[in-house]
Amino acid sequence: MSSERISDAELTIMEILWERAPLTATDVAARLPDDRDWSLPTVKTLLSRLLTKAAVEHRADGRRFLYSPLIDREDYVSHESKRLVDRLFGGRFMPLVAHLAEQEKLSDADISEIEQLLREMKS
Amino acid sequence: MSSERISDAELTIMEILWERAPLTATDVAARLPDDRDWSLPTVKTLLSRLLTKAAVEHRADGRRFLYSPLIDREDYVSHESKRLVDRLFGGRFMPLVAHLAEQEKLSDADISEIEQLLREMKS
DNA sequence: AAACGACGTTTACAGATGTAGTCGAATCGA
DNA sequence: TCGATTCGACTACATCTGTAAACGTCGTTT
Repeated sequence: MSSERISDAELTIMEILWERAPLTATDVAARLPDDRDWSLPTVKTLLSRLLTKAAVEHRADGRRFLYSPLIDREDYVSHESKRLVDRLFGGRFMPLVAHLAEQEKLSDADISEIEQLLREMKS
Repeated sequence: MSSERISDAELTIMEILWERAPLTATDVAARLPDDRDWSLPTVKTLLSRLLTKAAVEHRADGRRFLYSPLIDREDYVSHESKRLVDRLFGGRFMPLVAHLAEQEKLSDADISEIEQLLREMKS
């Protein structure tokens, strides 16, 4: 519910914490993807913004802090998916799926995989 | 390609122009959705920002301008959808479908529809 | 004990965004 | 023709975002 928007840069940090937590700020910086070569101060700024947005929490460990995500990746993904669908597809998910399926060059293997998945989903 | 991001507020304007164009700034303001009750100056600012982003163009009509979209809604939708899939699903279509299916955002009817779509795509 | 290093906090600053006011030119109504 | 209205252009300003430097503190090394 904490519907403060998480920015692109902040999302990079969240992804790291979703993969493994708790981490110190330095640990997070060490795990940045190659295309995000930020300085430690930058990482700290982002972490503190995420704190005020209540997207992460921290717990003291001696003199440093260990950060952990407070929001669930699943929830975030759902929220953002819904946001896109609301903005661009009148709130309906099907058109998004149809659109992507049309755009994407799906291999026959991909298609079979999805069909398999759908078969399992269908109750 | 004009990959300047279109903001939320700007998108509101684009939607109006995608529905009908060309329109004057005043016309656009008159067609704002109820939840976007902006002043005329605001609409004009957004239009001029869209102009510099090359998302719309204008043509003089006497003393006013008639605005028309320069980018296609389809292209924009594709671009944004791809962006979401890249950001949240590692660029892969399958996890998105899986996520939606798990969240039960897709009804059985939707699933059947997707299956149909996939069958048609399989060459 | 002094210097150094690691941390978190505070401050900075440019660009994007949301939202709108002001101003000068042109037009329309009387 | 003269004031009122209409336009676009320019300016404004607070907030958010990306990115980082400066500062103060506390623990560590010599």
